[in-house]
Amino acid sequence: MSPQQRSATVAERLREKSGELTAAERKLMATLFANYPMAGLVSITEFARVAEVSTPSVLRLAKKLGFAGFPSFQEELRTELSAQLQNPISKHDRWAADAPDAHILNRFASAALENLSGSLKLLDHRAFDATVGLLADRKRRIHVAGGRITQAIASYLVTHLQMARPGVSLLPATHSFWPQYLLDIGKQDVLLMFDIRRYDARMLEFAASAEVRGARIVLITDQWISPIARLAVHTLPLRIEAPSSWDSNIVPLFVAEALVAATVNANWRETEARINELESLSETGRRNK
Amino acid sequence: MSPQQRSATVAERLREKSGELTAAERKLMATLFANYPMAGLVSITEFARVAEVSTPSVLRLAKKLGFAGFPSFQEELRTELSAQLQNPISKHDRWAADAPDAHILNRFASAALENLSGSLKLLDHRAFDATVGLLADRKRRIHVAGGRITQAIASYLVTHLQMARPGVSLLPATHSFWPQYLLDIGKQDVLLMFDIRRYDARMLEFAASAEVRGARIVLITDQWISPIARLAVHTLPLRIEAPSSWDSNIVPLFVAEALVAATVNANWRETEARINELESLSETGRRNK
DNA sequence: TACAATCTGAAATTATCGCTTCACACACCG
DNA sequence: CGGTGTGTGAAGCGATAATTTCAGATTGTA
Repeated sequence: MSPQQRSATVAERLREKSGELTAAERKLMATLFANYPMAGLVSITEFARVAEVSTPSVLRLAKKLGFAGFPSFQEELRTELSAQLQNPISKHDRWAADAPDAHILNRFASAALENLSGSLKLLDHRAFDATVGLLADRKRRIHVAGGRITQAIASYLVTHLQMARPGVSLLPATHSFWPQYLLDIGKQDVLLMFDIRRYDARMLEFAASAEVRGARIVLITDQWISPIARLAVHTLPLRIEAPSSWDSNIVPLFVAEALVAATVNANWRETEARINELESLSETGRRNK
Repeated sequence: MSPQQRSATVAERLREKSGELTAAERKLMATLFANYPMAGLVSITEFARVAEVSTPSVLRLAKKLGFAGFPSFQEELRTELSAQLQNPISKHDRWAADAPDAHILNRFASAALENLSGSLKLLDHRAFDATVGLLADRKRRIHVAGGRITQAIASYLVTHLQMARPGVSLLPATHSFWPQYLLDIGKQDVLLMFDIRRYDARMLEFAASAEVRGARIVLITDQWISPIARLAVHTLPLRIEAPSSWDSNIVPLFVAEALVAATVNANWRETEARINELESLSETGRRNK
């Protein structure tokens, strides 16, 4: 297909102008993309109501995109949809529109999908639930550890868990601090470790020391399973393959987020109070929103 | 509710009644089926004109099919189309074995999929490619910045980009270091920023300062689009909703990984050498441990 | 802090749509 | 040939949608 400048889709025009959109216009863009293009195929009044802006704002957006008015804008949406309905929709609609199937975004998306569904089949949801039970237990302190690559995921988990409950800390990246950190690990504490391929020998050593001190170890690892599993009370094996030089940590992040959400749910009363308190503390220095 | 409670599609109702349709109504039916259902999603006037009948005939047909009026008829067409356009993805085949559908893991998986496919529709793959072009350009230094939550994702990206190329650094989390960090940002440098909702005012300030110094800003944000978009040469909007108290950063991580993989591909020769060198250095380090 | 520029939505205005009415057309009968 | 029933669209009447106007709100700037 030849690159026709004039027949740019509404979606393309929107993306092109996305930098110069006002707040109300961005709301409209978000609303439209949330259900593209059906959301724009209602009356201007309805569209404005759904996006929670005024009708003039809709009109201004349509004009900014180069249309004579709202009807022209809608006509273009209808034409696009018509054209799209002619050819078999199937997967093109699903992934990045226009981009070739071989585009890295689509290849990565396929891999992520495979990893996610593969991991969910691989892991035992009872182990997950039991882990949540440990994380939600406020009598236990929580220590999170990650390797060179997974450190970022561990840090992300800690940031969120700290919002949900007290007594959460992250093992520093610097190995030389580990011995002194070990002193703070006591009986009944939980040590949640991320250890994926290229298993770090020092992580294993650390796990062994923590286990001796009575810590409960939970391991998040890959499908080949880190040797730390021998020491762990629960092991969550995941799939991490990616069309890249390195593994994908999307699923580990997924599990981290799910653990946080489940932990919050398990102990909503106390957590809610904590979150609200955090909110009010944050808003002290902030204005609106 | 309304008498037309049965869930028959407009097409089905039409075929059912096809025996008792008048001449004008058959013309309308033919017109609608010629481009179903788009032909019916225009104004009653236009629909009548295309079918070469009068507007009252359209109305009579709508009522004959059991609708209160033309708007109800059209609403039904829209609903059908919406349902048809829904991603076939939503019908995911049993995720975690045994676990109930309502289990947090499955709910999170659904949300992740929605976010992923939604983001890919929202994303402009040319903006992605252009960003890769910037990241792969070794004449430019790369600076990566993240907010309170996205800092971990930014850090993950930096860890990987540093393996792929020189001149990559992470903006420290501590705000007080930012002014001096700014000194290192020069013309042609790339500033890749993660800014998702609860947009950080200081991030915007920092972006503005960097832009003044001539940096090219690439923004990874959510579907509501951070105000930094005004300063950015490329903006990658993503969907981040999750069944949790906080947003999901799975898709931002996905994009980070895809950016790394694409950057590596874009410059394979040099990158390969660098990775090999890194490998040998790590081996040495391990033996000396 | 004041001023200018920009953004936003309430209200007023205009255009268009959806619907009703009704006269006419065309059958099929007695 | 009228009479009767059904189908059709022109014309017009609200009702709603689309657009314009304008004043207040917000934001950036000196």
